[in-house]
Amino acid sequence: MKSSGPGNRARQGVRSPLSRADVVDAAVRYIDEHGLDALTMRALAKEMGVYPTALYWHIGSKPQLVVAASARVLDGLVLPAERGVDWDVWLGQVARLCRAAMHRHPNLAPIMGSQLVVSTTAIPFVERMLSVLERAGFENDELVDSFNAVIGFLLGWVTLELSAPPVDAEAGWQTAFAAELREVDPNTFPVLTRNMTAMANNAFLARWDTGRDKPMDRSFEAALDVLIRGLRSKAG
Amino acid sequence: MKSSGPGNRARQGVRSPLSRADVVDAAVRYIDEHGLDALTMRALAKEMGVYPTALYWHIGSKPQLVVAASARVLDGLVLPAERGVDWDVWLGQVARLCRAAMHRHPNLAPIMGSQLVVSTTAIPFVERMLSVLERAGFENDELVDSFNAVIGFLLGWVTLELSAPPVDAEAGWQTAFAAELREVDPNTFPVLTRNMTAMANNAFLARWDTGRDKPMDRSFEAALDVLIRGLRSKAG
DNA sequence: ACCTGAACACCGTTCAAGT
DNA sequence: ACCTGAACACCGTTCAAGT
Repeated sequence: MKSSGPGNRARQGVRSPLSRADVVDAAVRYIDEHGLDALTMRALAKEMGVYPTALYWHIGSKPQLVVAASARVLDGLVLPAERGVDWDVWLGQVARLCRAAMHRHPNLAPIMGSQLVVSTTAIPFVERMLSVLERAGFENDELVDSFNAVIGFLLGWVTLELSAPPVDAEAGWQTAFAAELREVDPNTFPVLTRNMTAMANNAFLARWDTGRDKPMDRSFEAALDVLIRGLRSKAG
Repeated sequence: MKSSGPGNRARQGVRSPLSRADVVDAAVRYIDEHGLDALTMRALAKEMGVYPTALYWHIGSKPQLVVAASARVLDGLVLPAERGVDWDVWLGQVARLCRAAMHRHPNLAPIMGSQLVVSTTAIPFVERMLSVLERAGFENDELVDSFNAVIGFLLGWVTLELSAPPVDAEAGWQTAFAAELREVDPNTFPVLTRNMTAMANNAFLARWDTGRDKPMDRSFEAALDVLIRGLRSKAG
């Protein structure tokens, strides 16, 4: 499954020219497999059987390659039909689809959550979402605000879920943190102490496993329910 | 205000030893001023009037330094008193405080949103938040879920708000993107077209200015309202 | 304990040159 | 148009040596 030496390209008789899409695709695969920090122009070039500097002709720079790769995550997302389905149901389905797509590329989530994406490929998605929110009863500024509430919640929450420890965290810090949590003073932190088994490794700021390894399914469904209830209350 | 040559330390007669906190503080200031990408062990060392390798004795590695710096953002946040104030009011106040703190360090927001923070300094914050949510009527798993809904919304939404374009984006891409938006087909994208003036540069996926330069105050208040309404509906 | 100074193994990117 | 190959100006980090 892995390429070596001159790379996959050399295997084919004709060495068809690289395209921009080829490079971005390869970058997505490389990041999925080795992580964002491991992505190097030189490493990616080797993987593609090409000189590092050849990539620049297609993608301009490494930051531009990374945002192009992150834009791929929500690309090709096929949204469910709207006809005959209530707006809140549709919203829930789309939210789960987006989250699933992000979970498929967890190493790209930090980019999606922190880089201002500027791609017109998202426009069909925006249109669908707007039309559904309009159907829910929002218009003008309130339409914009509810749109931002949905997108901000969706991308933001899942980005946080998928956040990972720093690359070089020393071995065993998880057990150390777990121990620190367990020894918290019950007098100064009574509520936390009382709910420690429910909280430990299940709540933001009190967990040590990533959402990659330990998906927060139940909490996501609950947060989604909060969002939809809030929208319903505001629209009604 | 800026140091040069041997740095600030040399000015004092005694060259008191560096502390870990000194390095982290300097890193926060450096990132605030020059951006996350500009942070370099070598540059920071020069700023502090010290050899690059001296920093390693205190902070271990650059990733560890960066997460330590990001943890500083919500440190020293003084939460309002709970006594005599309704849970939803308190939640709103805290949310605005957190957002304000993140806006004070926008270059650190991407780290807060995407790095799994593992610091016990957040525990007092967790306790306060839990006790307020308990007062709102949540317990056990539902307490954990509502906590995650709040934190995920708060950190996630603001991280997305503060997201910035890639460092090397070519000049004038904003106007290009604005033009692309304006020329969208009204037949295939009727809702977007109808709401274009309200959406353009105001909605996620359809803006070109960062929340740094163009804070999304109104949308944040609306999203916060959605969150609180949703929690109220679920708790009641 | 804390810092210097040299050294290692990398980076991203530019640019002239090839085809 | 697309890629090679060399070269430049950096990086983070290790480690022996100093005090």
